[in-house]
Amino acid sequence: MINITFPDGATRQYEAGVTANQIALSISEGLARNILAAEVDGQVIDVSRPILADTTIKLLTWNDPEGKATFWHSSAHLMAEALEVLYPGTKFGIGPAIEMGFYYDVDFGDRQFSSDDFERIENKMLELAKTKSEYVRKSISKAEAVDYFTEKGDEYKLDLIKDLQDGSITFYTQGNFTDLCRGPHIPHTGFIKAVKLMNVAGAYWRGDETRKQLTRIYGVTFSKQSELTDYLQLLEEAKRRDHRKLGKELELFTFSEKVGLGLPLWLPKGTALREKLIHFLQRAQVKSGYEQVATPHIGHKNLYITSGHYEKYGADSFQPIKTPQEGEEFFLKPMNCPHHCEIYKSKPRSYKDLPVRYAEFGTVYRYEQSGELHGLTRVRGFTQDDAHLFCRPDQVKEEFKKVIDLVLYVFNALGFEDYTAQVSLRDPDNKAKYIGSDENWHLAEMAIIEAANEKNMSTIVEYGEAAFYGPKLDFMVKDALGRKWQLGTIQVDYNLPERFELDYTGSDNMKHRPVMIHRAPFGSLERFIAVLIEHCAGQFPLWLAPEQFIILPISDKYEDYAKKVLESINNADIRGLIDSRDEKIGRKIRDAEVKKIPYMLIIGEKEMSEGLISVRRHGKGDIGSMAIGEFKDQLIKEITV
RNA sequence: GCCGAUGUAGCUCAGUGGUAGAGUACUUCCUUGGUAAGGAAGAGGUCAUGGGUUCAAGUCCCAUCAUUGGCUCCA
Repeated sequence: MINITFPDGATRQYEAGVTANQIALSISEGLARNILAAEVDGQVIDVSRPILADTTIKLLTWNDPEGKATFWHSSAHLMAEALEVLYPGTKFGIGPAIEMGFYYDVDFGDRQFSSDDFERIENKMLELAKTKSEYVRKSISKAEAVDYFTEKGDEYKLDLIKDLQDGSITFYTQGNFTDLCRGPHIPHTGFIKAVKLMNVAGAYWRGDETRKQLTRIYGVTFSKQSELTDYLQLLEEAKRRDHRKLGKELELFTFSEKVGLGLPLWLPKGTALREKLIHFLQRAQVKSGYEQVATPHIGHKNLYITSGHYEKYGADSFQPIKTPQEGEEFFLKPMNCPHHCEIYKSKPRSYKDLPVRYAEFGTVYRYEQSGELHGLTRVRGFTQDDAHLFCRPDQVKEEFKKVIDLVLYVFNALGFEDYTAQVSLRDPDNKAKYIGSDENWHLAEMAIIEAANEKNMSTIVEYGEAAFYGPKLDFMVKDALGRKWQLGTIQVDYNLPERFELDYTGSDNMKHRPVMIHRAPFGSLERFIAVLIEHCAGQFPLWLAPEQFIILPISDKYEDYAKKVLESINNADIRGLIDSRDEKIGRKIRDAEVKKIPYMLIIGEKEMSEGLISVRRHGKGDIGSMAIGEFKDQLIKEITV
């Protein structure tokens, strides 16, 4: 008998060789029907694998991420089987599960393939799923594996086998399809009840652009048709919220081929939104002891040679601008920190002066590859809400905490309530690739971890994810649809102070090197606004709405009263307008609703004679009539919340 | 940069090798109205660009450009 321990700490006894499936059955029939895989001692295995010794077990179902991954990985095999039936001679690369579904990289040879073929494949997959073919695992020697795929003529699988150790190789077979695979898999194909192939894309074999490009087919599967329907609805909703679509509809920004790729043009309403965000953050920063600085859009080549950016990212910058006489080279600035370092150097610094905090909404330009550009989230010119903090090593933790406060304040104010923070540390096994002393790294890493802990943040720690110049803390927010976005970042930097030979005079009257902290709560305004648009579906909180209210007169007879109302409400923080068009009130309301203007003020005979306004809230409808002053107080209250 | 898809009116999109279309927005006129689209008329086009096939190309072929889904990269 062996002891099996469950996640809740309970222990049960089973005969050695028991399978996860049998264990599930011993708990309940329902569980046995739904179990997809099992995690045994931290390793995910097939439910049919015998368990020989005492161990901990977690039975995985659709509700576990690992269960989903197993389900989708098995679905990739099912798709491969369907492809082999429909397109004989197809060669297979890799077919993993991904965050939402799976893909398989395949080589169709000379065959043309497009999304028109999806339906055939989906139908074939469902047909094969109905056979409830078991996924059968088989250990196999390297020689046998090589023979199998040599005969099949699949050079990709042979390439994969080359790197595998003899003795560790397994095949999985379902129906007539056998694949090299380490597993695990779901019990049989019958679990797969709903299939949707999503898109097709090119992908280099092993991500290497010198190798052959394969066809990558993305798909997603579910065990219930209704789950697929829900998922497709979510995608529809995401499409509806797409910032590129809303940006056009709400007249926030546009792009022009003539101006250039990836260079957003901010329209008046989008600019209003930008300005409000900038002022909001500036106010918060002034409170936190930041000073605003301003630097030019270009910098001398030598600046970037000093900073090291030229060597590392010169090719990803726009090519240099030359002065006509001297032929000196300038780069459009790809970041603000070198400029800020020079500001730090503009005068001698004492330890008493630190920390120094320089903030700038600096517009930077980076040459992103054309295929990379995407709406506002990937552009070639964008504005960072950048700041650089120069502090003593003993101040790093305290400064870090203050920055965390600022970032969280910003997220909360903008309605991003669900966030996680990733602490990115050095790869402990490869310290050589990082710059800076062990002592400083240790200090900085501990400072970040302690700062995050003291702020009670839920953090994930990733080793080897640090920048070469220092550890960092990245903030990921979840938007209203549950999608994750990386926004703010805080980074500790030992490299630039070194390269720019920054120093300060300590209490010991000796020169010391300051530590630099880079931070950007928004990341970039462009990207942040894109995420914000999608998060709130274009319905901005009142204080950010480009147009906060609109007055809708019943007819032109009330135009004068409308103007009076507008004048008495408008001030520095609240701006509205009048819809004076010769349209009926229903039409004016509809148009204002479509434009997502938060408040509509309807005025006609009744309101004018009583000196009131009828108020309508976007998405809610009529909320009754009130005095102008009362409405104004309500707006101010809503804005300051 | 590479692979796939797409490109028709300001916007959203129909269009079968044979005279360029709709809805909406826009302009003018009528209408003066009560909580999500009042009526009429008008104007608006190098069918992305350049080649080719054809008696004839928005439609078929090739190239280029842009958009888009991916790949690669991301200070």
